[in-house]
Amino acid sequence: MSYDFKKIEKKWQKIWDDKKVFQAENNSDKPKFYALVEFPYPSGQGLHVGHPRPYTALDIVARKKRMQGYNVLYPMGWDAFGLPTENYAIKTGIHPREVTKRNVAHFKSQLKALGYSFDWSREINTTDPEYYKWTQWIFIQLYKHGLAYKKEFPINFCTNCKVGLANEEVVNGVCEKCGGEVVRKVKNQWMLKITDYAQKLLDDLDTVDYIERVKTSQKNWIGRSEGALIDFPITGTDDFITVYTTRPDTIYGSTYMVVSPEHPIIDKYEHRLKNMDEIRAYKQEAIKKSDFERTEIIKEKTGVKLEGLTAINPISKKEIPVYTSDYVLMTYGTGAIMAVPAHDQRDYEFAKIFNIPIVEVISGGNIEVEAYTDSMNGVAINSPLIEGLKGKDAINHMIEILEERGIGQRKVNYRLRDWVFSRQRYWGEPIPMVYCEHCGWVPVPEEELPIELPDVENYKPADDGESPLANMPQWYNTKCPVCGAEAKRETDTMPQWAGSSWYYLRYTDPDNNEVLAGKDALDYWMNVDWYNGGMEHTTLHLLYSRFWHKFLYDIGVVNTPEPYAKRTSHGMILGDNNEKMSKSRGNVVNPDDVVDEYGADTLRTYEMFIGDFEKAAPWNENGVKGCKRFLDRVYNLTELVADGKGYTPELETYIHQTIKKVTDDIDSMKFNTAIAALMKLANYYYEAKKITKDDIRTFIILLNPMAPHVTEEIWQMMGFEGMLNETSWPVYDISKTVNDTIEIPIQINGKLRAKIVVDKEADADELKAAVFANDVVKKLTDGKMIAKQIYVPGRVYNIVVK
RNA sequence: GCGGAUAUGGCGGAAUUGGCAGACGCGCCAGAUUUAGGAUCUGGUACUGUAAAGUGUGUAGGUUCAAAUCCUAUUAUCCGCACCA
Repeated sequence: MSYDFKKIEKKWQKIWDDKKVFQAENNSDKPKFYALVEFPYPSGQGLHVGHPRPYTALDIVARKKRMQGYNVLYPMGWDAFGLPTENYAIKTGIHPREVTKRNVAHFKSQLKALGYSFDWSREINTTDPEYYKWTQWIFIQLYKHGLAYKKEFPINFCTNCKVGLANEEVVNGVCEKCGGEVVRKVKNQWMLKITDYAQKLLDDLDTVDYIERVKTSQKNWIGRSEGALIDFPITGTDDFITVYTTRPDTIYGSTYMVVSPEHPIIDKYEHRLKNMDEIRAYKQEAIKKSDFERTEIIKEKTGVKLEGLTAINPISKKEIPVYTSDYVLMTYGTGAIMAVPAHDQRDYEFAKIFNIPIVEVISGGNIEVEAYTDSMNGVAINSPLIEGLKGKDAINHMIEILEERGIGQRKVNYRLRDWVFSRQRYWGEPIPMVYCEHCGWVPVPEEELPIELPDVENYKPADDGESPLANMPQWYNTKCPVCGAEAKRETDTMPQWAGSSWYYLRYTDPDNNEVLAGKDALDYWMNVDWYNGGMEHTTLHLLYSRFWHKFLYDIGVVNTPEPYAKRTSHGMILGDNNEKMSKSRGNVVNPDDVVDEYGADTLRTYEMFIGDFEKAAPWNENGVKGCKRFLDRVYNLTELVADGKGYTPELETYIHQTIKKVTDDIDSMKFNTAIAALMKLANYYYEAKKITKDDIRTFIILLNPMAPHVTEEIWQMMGFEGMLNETSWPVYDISKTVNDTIEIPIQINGKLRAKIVVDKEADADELKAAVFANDVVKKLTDGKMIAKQIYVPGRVYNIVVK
């Protein structure tokens, strides 16, 4: 018989709501537990079948923790600023605020239908002025501490969205959001100095419990490298070109230099350059290309020699030519390199094309064929000052020499660049700054926050790429907060990353009007104990929010140096054809349909049972049916309930094992095997054709975090006291997880040949006797020499015969 | 190119971390029930073989009493970064 999930699920959702059973207390004697999932962007499409996977996972954790006596905060909100809403507004003329309101209402009803134990009294929305007031406040603090600045910056500009993009938002040379062509354009942009925090962001990864691949991607993004700055004198001047290198030990092999096409040295020595036309043409060509195009053409190196300009290798004292080439980027290091063709593959290719001498200075490779780039094993040759030294010794020794002679210094570099924080868009937080002719950039006084978004006629950015706000003099004209003169507001808005960089703080105290969150609330709740989110956010969102948190820590707003104690990541749910779900592939599953046909408990259970939580897994309708069948079987267990205790010792062991298994598996995110263990136990009861009242009680508590509605219903049917979600999580007795007898497999020469059952207390002699009493063992060892016997207690008995 | 991950039945996936490979679910086969379909229940199901037995965790070697698990080489797929000096 199938249970009536439609009735049951609605019923319990209402009871939980009415009784506010999942509200977290800001004052409690219980230990706290803060579980967090990434809040969704409320898109017009509604909930995707991928959303419930992480939400259910941490809902399971949260529900179990509550039953284990924790005061649990499991909040939800809306990351609602963003382009799709704005684009929709452009298309339809409906105000983004209105669109957001509708989408949020839709999302919320969908989430409620899944029975999550969110504390809805703490719901937040990044587009709410009471919320973004504090986003703006943080920006002002950043500005006051010198971490926000405006700068002419060549940015990636999407020709379709007409908006500047962060490097991170350009994917494969096109706009991540719309796929439009991206070109480089110089604009005056607000920047955040995340690079000041590069080392801290790197170091403190050692203090947090993030899954390894997340840590790795954070490290790669920060991209620390150690090396040296070296000055190469320009022939016939007192001037020099400074390069950055990680391999100062190869300096004797530097037979030419390359500067980026944007390097200022070109304009500076324009008068000396004999082929300026050629250089200028090359430069034009390079600047026009986006970063992607420049880096995509890996096939052949191009470049132009700076005729009339040479440099002196400061160690070998040789005069060397200088080239410009787009394989050197202005945005990394100094925008100039000392090229060592023998030991860098890019330089090698370039040197081959331009017929530049290749001088081997590290032995061990074959430079006739390719550059030898191993920095650890080769020995320095043709390098009088460091001859014979190896690896780090050679590098350090050379840096010491450079420093002694005043021509270079040790230097750490990071790939991380400052965060382009401006967007020329409407649907974002206005940047709370005012420009005054006399005072320059001045932050809005804090008591005037929030600076609210005005209503505009048209959401479309101007063709010159300025924000729609730039068409609103009545909004941007204001008085300078310092001198009172006529002044203009900043019309750029913040990127979508802003609101999500601190939202987890607001949940601790969502209604506070005085501060972004009260000190007591922060002291009590921080850090987030467990944060789960998608792999796509493990570099940017995570890095940005750690940066903001560290800044807030430094100015005394929060009391912990890191926001998230633990970070995990879930795999994607793919279509049934094993491809990413998308409309164009026609493999999209709508969670509403699943809830409607099978119920929320089934959807939750299925998404947890689908496979390894961290890996992608394809949707399978039959798998959903299997989970529905399981829940029906659980419901129908009520018909097998018999009175009395009547545990067999075997069954008692089984139950304790299952409690242990489910408890441990939830903590380690192995939800699939936790459910498998419960399925197995249910099968066992069906085989026995009976279940005691105590057993069914334990069973439904264990299943409750995954399938909260049907278990709550069974609880009530069975007449157990109170509500299931308010009862205690079962505790296992470790001594009862072991059977009285154990089965030992016997291997002969490593092959399984027999199994024997012995008492768990049996000593070595008893065991040995039992092993050799076995017929198969007798047969196979009779008349043979026993060379060795290995007994792994409780595991295996292996006999080696000859 | 660099970095990371993965590879196990027809499918999704288990395997106490070196100790019985294939738990659990799907699918499939057979039986029961049903007017039939569906649903449900019971049993079976890695491969070869009637069987005895043998083979088997991408491929090839190795270490070990014992390898999906460790080592070496190699292939494929996916993801991230991508001329980072």
